Amino acid sequence: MKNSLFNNICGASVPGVNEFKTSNYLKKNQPIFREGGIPRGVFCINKGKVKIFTIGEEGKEQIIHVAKEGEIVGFRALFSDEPYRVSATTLDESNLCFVSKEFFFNLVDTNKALRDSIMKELSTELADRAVFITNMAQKSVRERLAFSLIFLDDVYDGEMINLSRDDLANFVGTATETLIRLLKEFKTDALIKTYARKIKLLDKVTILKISSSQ
Amino acid sequence: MKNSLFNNICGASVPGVNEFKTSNYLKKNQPIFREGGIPRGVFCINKGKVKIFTIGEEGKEQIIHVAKEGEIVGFRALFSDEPYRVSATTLDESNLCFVSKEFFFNLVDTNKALRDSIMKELSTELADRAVFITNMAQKSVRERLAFSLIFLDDVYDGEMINLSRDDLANFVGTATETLIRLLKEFKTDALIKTYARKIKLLDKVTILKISSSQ
DNA sequence: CGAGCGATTGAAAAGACTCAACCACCGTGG
DNA sequence: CCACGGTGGTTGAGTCTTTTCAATCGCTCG
Repeated sequence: MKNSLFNNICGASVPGVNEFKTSNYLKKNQPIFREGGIPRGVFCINKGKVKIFTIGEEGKEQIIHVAKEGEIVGFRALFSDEPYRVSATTLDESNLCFVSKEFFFNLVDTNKALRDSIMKELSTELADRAVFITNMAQKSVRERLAFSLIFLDDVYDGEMINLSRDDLANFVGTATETLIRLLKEFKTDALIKTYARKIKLLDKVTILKISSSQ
Repeated sequence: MKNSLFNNICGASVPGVNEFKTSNYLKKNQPIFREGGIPRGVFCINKGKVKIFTIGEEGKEQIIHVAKEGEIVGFRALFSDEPYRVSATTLDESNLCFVSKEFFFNLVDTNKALRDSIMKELSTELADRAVFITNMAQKSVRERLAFSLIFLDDVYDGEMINLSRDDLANFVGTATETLIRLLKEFKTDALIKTYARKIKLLDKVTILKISSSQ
């Protein structure tokens, strides 16, 4: 886990953390927090993947991010001192630990390095989201799918991408049917191979090319 | 100027700020910073509007935000310690002041209240962008236009919205022609009235309704 | 073994985009 | 003073992508 944020908050070396953190096992598709809920602390992902999403006006999910082992989720809402504006749900069996707001803020106030990491993290994500917005606005669904596959391949690291078609469509920002049709095209073009819902990338170079407009 | 960030950085009460800040007058459509450039400080907007945008693969601008008097721009890149990943350009004649990186960081390190405001600001914007992404992914252009008009009406406060059609299209995330056609529809529906490029909202209630699907 | 959900396919309709042309305004220079 | 060129705004028509709705398939789980 190279993520310094994680180590600075949940790592064994953080003084006192063991008395304060609680460990939770969660099954697949369990909510971690919900839009509108009151934040009481942060969650560190020890194992499993977590989707971060908003619910659009029509009730459709838009997945903003897929977080993996070593990431911290839910700290943004603590700073803005408002109810959650996004929701988080496990995608697999997961193991999270919870660190209370009080303990977290105490860390932040006393540890400049942690503060700097957090500022950096927030700023970087802000720029990432600017790119995300641009992709949504300007790229075709086909291009966005390619982009998403590259992103998810990284999140799933060695393993195959393992999301429901609905979740994948909600990440790409399209209808499930459209997603399936495009996956089929990618399959016939030998860019990917599917094993039930799992997806393996065969030709990352071409996929990357597609993701950057043609 | 109610924005505490601005007052804590550029306000007359900040000790030493007058020796460090430099004031700049900028004409319409002048670049403030550019994607890829190296950040050397932050800019406080005293007067005028500023667009923050990225350039997509095809060279098309996507406007992410329109900042107004009292806002600070360009501080995110300082924290992430990377080149700018967005660009900023004036939309009107503007008056900005520049505060150097060194002075800014000194303020941040010594002023907890400022730090808290910045964290809050970053976190809030992050959530705003999640909503922006969702809007892009799920709303029709018509709905996004309505949403954008409401947003811009607030930015332009008492005045009428005053953007080129291209800029407006790049904010909504559509082609200029589509934007113009929809504006026309809004005009025939008596939702807005235009005076050359300026736009006045006549029926905010209905526009708001359109912006939230339907 | 049947229910039910997720995945897939088909066909039609709608929304947006592209391209091309045209208009209107404005400042410039002959 | 007026023709000229340029830029930004507007309109039209055709095309293509994407969505929607409906139906079917196939598998898993009780």
